[in-house]
Amino acid sequence: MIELRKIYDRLYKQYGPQGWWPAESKFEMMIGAILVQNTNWTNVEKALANLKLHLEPKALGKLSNDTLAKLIIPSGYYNIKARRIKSFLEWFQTYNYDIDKIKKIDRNRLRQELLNINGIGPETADVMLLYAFDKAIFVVDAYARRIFNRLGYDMPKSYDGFRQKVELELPCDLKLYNEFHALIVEHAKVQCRKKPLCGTCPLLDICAQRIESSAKG
DNA sequence: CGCCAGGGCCATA
DNA sequence: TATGGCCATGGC
Repeated sequence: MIELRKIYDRLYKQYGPQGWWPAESKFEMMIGAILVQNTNWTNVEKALANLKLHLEPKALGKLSNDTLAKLIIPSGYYNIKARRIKSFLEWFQTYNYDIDKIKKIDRNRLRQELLNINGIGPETADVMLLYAFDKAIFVVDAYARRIFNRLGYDMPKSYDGFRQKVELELPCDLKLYNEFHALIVEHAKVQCRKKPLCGTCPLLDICAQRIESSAKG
């Protein structure tokens, strides 16, 4: 049993509504999701700025892999990511770049389609499902793993195991999952990386409570 | 100078 | 199924 609701409420009270994903369009969101793989967001912003004039499916598709790669250099792994973007575009094109049409697909089936695209793994698929296709899903990123493990929960190591354990205890609410992931990322930005919990951590009382209850039991 | 950031693929055992 | 190497930039 994870006190997910409490964790969410603490983060929400501390940081307020995040209104994610930071992008001006769903398409930009999805490109950003690929660019941010294992990369600092500020680097992604530089790459997106370079893509400014090409930030629509057809325009991006016209660029050669090499040209695209050069534009996204600041995001790192630029050769790989250029290929991944092209792979994604190829899939997107089969739906005529129609987001609303894709939204009609069942969540798990759409997830599997995204996972079949080379370069899109579980986390990238899930942020796209959540922030572009309005599917309620919990995104398991490095920050989520760190937070839950630091609070002392015994979480599954596998991506889907972790995700399903969380989803089992939360209502299927799009807005909730949308804010939750954003809040976890926001929290990670300000919290101390090396210490488990700092003095001003909004999750401090939850941690203390868990220590107390485990001492009793 | 080294470490890390909102991963994922592939080869290997 | 589970590690390990690889991809690469910019900030600190």
